[in-house]
Amino acid sequence: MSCTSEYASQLRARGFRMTSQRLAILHALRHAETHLSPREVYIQAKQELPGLTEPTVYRTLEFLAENGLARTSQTGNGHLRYQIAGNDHHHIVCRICGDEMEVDHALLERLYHKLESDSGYMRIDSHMTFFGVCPQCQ
Amino acid sequence: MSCTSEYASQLRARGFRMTSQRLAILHALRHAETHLSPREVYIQAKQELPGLTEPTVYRTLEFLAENGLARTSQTGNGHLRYQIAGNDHHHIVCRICGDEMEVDHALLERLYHKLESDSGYMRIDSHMTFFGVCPQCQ
DNA sequence: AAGGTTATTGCAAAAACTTGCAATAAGGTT
DNA sequence: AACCTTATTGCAAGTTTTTGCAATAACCTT
Ligand SMILES: [Mn+2]
Ligand SMILES: [Mn+2]
Ligand SMILES: [Zn+2]
Ligand SMILES: [Zn+2]
Repeated sequence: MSCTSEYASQLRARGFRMTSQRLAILHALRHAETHLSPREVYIQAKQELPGLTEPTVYRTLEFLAENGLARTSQTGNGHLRYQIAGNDHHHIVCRICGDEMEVDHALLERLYHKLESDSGYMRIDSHMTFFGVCPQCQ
Repeated sequence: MSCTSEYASQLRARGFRMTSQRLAILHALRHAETHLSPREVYIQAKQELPGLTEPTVYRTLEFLAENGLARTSQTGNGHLRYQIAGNDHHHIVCRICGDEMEVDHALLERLYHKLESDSGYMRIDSHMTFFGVCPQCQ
């Protein structure tokens, strides 16, 4: 839709191609305001592109994450979920009831700088999920 | 081995039971100095207890993590790995070469306090994995 | 607009992980 | 030491995720 050609040229510049599958999956991610599981992405995107298969969804999501168009997040049980890339943020999730809350990146800014200078690692991924116990469940 | 009875009573106190399967799996985790995948745990523990099955390994690892005897960590592709519970620490992993480095919890102490007071969440899990680009790969 | 290169997909099969349920055995009670 | 309760396991079957490879189609070049 909107940023379609933006995405396309971004990929082409790196020697990749824009495909109907990638577009359909990007649409699904853009329309969701939350994180989606690969299965949910598949269901959504298949409506736009009926021939779409699940292996392609898995591979595409991984590809989009590697290339900065999507971000991954971890659920408690270790399953990946995906979200369109946008402003930096993090999550804190209740390990009892699953309640989720967004955490602004500003809160981690200082830590990230310290991490970078201490470890020498750079470009640390800014989409973390912390697990704790929410106020209700305490 | 060493802390066997310690583990046993810890579980019994909560209405759970110590079993040969749980012991074999705890041994496997104790002897490993790194994180293990469920498959690796299965291979190791099966040597000590040949009848062990994979579903039991998955269920047991989840059980041990829930009860504080083991900790989980996420690999880049979202798969869970397990480690015996011990001193608090974190990891930073290179998303290019996979190189890994331990991060002391002291570095995150301040953040954790801020997170707790800002969000109201408590008992935030202290075993995070950050992804970045290591000095070599930059 | 046609042709060529090769990144990407679909298909089929494999591997990893999960679940339901009957059989087993831990560990408390008599 | 025998008995009971029920947490835990193994088995078999399901579901999810990954992989190899031949067919397809994006897009660069002519
Ligand atoms: Mn997010
Ligand atoms: Mn660790
Ligand atoms: Zn909660
Ligand atoms: Zn590296």
